[in-house]
Amino acid sequence: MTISLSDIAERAGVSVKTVSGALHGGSARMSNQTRQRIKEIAEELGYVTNLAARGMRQGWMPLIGVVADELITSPFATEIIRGLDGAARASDMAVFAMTLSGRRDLASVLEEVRRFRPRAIAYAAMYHKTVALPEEFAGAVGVMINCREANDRVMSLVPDEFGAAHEITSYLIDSGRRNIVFINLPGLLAGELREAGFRQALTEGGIDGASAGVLPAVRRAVYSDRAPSLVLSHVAELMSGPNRPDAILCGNDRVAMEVYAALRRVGAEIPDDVAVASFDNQVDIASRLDPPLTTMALPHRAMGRLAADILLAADAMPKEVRKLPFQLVERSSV
Amino acid sequence: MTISLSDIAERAGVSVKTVSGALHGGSARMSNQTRQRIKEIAEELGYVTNLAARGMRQGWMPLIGVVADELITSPFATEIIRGLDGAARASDMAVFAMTLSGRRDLASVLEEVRRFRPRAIAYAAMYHKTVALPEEFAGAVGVMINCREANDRVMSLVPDEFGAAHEITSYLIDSGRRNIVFINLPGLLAGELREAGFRQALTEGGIDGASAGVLPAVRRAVYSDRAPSLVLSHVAELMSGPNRPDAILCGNDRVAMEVYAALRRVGAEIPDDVAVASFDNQVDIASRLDPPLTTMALPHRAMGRLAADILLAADAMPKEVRKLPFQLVERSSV
DNA sequence: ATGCCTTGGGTTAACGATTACTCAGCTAAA
DNA sequence: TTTAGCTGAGTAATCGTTAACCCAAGGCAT
Repeated sequence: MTISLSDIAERAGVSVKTVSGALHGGSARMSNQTRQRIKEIAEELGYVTNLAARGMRQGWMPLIGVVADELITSPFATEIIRGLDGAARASDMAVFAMTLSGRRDLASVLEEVRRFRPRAIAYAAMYHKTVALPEEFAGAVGVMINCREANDRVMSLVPDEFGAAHEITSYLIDSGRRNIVFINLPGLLAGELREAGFRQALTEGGIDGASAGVLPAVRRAVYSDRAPSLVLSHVAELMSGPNRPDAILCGNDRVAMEVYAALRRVGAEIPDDVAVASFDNQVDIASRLDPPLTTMALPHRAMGRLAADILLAADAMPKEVRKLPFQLVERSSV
Repeated sequence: MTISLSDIAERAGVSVKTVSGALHGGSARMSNQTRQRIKEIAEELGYVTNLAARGMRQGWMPLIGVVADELITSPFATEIIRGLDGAARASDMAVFAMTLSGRRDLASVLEEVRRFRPRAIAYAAMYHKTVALPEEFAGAVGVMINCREANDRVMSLVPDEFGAAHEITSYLIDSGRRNIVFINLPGLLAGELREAGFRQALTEGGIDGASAGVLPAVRRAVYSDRAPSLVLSHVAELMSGPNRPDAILCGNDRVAMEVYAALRRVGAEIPDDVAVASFDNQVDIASRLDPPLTTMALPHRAMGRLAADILLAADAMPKEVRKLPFQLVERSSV
């Protein structure tokens, strides 16, 4: 048996509306004495608000629905959720995630989320990509996180890949490196944008872009953990060639992990012979490599936080694409 | 404007109850023709069930609430959630997680979850531990995941640490290793239980337990990523001593990662000189180390799945402690 | 003294889905 | 032929909360 407002009202000898006003309506007119007494009775009885009832009345539940495009396995996903959650909590909202996995298509997942009548819905991608939301769903989704809506029908929050690559490359140049190789993730939007940032930083640093290489980390078009890795052979070839690099920029920390192993095999020291830098700042990897890895941390948390702020802001939704900066985490691999 | 049953009823020229029966009540008496027509109209109008309304009527929402005891950062947490989610979905339930972080105490988080009127609530711990649930909450929580309720007032699902340590140790022995060192995580329940399993396997394998060592991975009593690591010095000492180990069992994959680095420094080959095995099977680490790491995978997914099954089973809740087996993942470090 | 504003609180009607109850019409058993 | 039983569907109550109104009493300025 759960306690309802009417139980409290009966006990306090007032009407239900008075109880409702005392407990939830911040500015409802009533004496402080009455309010206090009602609060005490509620506490005593162990009253817990019934959000289903309130939600029915208001037409929405205090929820932000998140449709995630793939399995929520990566620590990045949880960072996005945590960012959302922190900001949502300030408005007394909860975050509620659903995954778009396997055979479940967008339409059905979106419906599943909408059944709960969330106040707003975000779409989150596990890696930075372009997503074409079917016309009929564009209106339901308030903000895209870590992805860009193909037709710019929805506000999008994405990491500033170009800026991050530019920054880390400039950092390598500033540390005295001149012969930098970028082992990039092929087939990804992030990779494309980073490559442009990488090249521009080289140009600005007075380094001939043509002498610097960009190599794919894996064989398959779209990066996957299961695709056969090319890292070992790339590194072996580079280090035995006439033009040994003095820095390797990696597509992510996992690639860096392989680069470490490959450099070790050829007897190269990090960072003395070759500096290594990367993207991601994946907790369990970057700080534990030997030496610890200098890497650009993705703004997952910030994207989540900003998404919640945007969704809960009363004003009309903007539709722009907002690029959020990475953060350089300096360790000792450079 | 959202569509309700009455909108459909009006369009179809029937009563609301008929629509309700047609769409949701599987066995409600009505002609297939009527049912079909109503379904078509619902589809056409884009009807989405209002779970807040249904929830109010039924007294509960189709939700399993999860109270997680720490930040949901680790991939393990997501595995538990995925296990829960998969099993819950079969009953048309959704999973809804809340984190017990920082200043938020159990009482307030539990209340926050209960406001949504979930059908059942689980308590999940990030690492295997004993949790004393205050008397007044023991009734609200249906099952403990990855932790054991101190007074056995709640059904608990935990990994079989003893069994796992026993299995991996026996596996090392079977592979011909005789001088095995266990670099364990100090101050943890899991560590204690594993140590017992380790010792028993040694005894059963005819190895004098006293000759085998158990060393702490870090200096602090309770394991933390930020505690100063002792791994490097342990390994250096072991490998330069008179009684070099031929196998090192690690408290987790991150410790194994450090052991790899330490063994590399002293020039020892894995697995030829020293076999390395571990616990966790952390995706990004275990398979990417060089050589790939043989490790015992924790049954997170299985615990989540079983938890959902238990919570949704109609029968009275059992109160036992159920130990779930790890899975040995053979790679090439042994 | 009279009308107006403020204070404190009650009444009542939703919100959307479910369900117990009712009823008409038809079939089939007695 | 009667009646019990079944089918198909309607009526209305209910869940807990909130919000739009309403009302009464007292204070205060005119």
